[in-house]
Amino acid sequence: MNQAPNDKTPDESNERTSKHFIEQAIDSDLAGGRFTSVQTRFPPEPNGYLHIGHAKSICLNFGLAQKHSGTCNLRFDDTNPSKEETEYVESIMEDVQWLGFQWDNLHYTSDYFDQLYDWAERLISEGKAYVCDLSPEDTRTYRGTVTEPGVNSPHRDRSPEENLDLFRRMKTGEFPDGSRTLRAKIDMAAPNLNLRDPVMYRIMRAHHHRTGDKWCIYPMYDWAHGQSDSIEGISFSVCTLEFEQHRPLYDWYCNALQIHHPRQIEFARLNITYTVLSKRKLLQLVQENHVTGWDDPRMPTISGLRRRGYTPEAIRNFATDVGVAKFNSTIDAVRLENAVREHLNRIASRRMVVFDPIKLTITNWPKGHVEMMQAVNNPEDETAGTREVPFSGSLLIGSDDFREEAPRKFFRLKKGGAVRLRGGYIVDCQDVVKDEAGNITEILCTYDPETKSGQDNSGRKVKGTIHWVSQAHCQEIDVRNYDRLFSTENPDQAKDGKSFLDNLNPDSLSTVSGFAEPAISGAQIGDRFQFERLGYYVVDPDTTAEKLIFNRIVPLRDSWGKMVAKGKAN
RNA sequence: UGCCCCGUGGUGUAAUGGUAACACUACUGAUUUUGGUUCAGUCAUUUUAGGUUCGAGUCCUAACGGGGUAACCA
Repeated sequence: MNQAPNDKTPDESNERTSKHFIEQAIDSDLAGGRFTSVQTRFPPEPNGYLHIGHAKSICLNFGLAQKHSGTCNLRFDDTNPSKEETEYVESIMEDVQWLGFQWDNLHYTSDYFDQLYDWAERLISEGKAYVCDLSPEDTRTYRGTVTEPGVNSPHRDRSPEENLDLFRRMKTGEFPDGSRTLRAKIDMAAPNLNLRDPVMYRIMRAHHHRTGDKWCIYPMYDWAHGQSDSIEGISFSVCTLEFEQHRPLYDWYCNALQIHHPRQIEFARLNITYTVLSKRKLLQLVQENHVTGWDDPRMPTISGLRRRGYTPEAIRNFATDVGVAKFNSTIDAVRLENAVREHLNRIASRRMVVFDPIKLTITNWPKGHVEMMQAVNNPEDETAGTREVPFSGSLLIGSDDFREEAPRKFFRLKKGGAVRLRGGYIVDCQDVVKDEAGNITEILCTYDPETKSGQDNSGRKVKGTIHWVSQAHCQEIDVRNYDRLFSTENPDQAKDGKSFLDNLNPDSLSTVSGFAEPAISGAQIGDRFQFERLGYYVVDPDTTAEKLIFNRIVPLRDSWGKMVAKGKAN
């Protein structure tokens, strides 16, 4: 398993000490000699964009191979040309690499169509498969129900010779779409419906994104997947829980063919509160324009998270953090947010940006004087260095940070109070200026020259520190504040007559102007910052030479906001 | 309704017959030139009932609860 050159390997410190059930199964198979090495694969169908749930599977499969010095392939499970497109193939490759993984081999199930066909003829010759003329509806009826056994197809006992002839003619296009199938001859009375003579091939004239019009018969998932695993020498075929009852069929095909027999192991797929992780629903959100596209920063897709500003490392940490088990669980959305906060706190450079500004004038500041302050880029990382921030007599602060009258627990600026301007001086508020309507238009302060940041020997202590920008030096930016796409914990849980779309959060996006310190200029698309005391933000690709556009990745934890919300801020 | 899988704090994940642990959340408190970060503390008789055993979260049986499954989708 190789590493993509553009990214680091998953953080070793994040590794769990105990082994989950798949690692335990691998250990025992290795010890017992069933396998001698670990080969895995990530097998997406190219019919949609990858999402955070796939990220869990990617981290699992590549991680398992990595841990055991094995290999992990990327294989596109492209057996249904009616749904699959090259656009999806490309996005999937990009997303896997962006997450920090590089596959050992790139394969397509369609590469194995010839081999699959040959194997099918072999099963026919051995009397283990037959051509069935039942219509799709009749096939369903004959299968029986969950409580009653099925009925044998009237074509079940055709001779191998006749089946071979029919199957070859299916291949050459002699029969119309849907008129015949090739089925495995197993047991129409099996309690597991997957074993009631499952369809192996259907006739379908559709243009395939790779094989073009070469084929008019296409293999079904069960017939293609395990055989592809086998061809690639996969040892552990890891998949999600809904394939559990397919395992007997997976095993049946490998046994019937007497080929290399991988072990299929199922785990629970990822669910997260306040989001949907179904390809169908994500597609619907895109097609019906509830979002701007697959990479809308509110989408749980890899491309959406990337544009939102999430880092590959944060996603990987999240994926290992949630664990692997067979229990159907739902992870709190806050854990994903915590993962990105944790990483960005370590790596994001700090900047000061003011929203909803109010003017603060320092009355005792020398007129026209500008002083360059040295501000620390990242208190968590000394190597991040410092930057210069201009301080002047005309500043802007957030109106949230000022109150004419305020409760005791309000640590910010109030009339008659003092506050530290981060990286600058302590200021005392003397007065406010109001317009005719009584709105505060300007805050009048004096600064204390003895309290310069970094060289304050005054001994003065103030409870609060707020951020600011110099009015004459700041730069206006656009900021897109994203919130959760859905307003309910489980969007799928909709009242009768309603759908998950009714649970969309109408306030998931709001755009505001911000006033940033000059050091923000030159920020490149994809650069991430912490706007001090507010949150983490990333430069969006919509940015132009004239204006920087930022996406809010995630806000900082806000214990003051929490107190206010609970009415404890007195 | 048949079959299969799964039930451990608010949410997840451990404990592999021998003291229920860790993370996140929540709540306390400390530190702090970000109400961020960091640090400390508090929060469970393992769904229920039987059984096996010196001893059961773990093994057996049943009930209850949750999920999957009846496509010529994957």
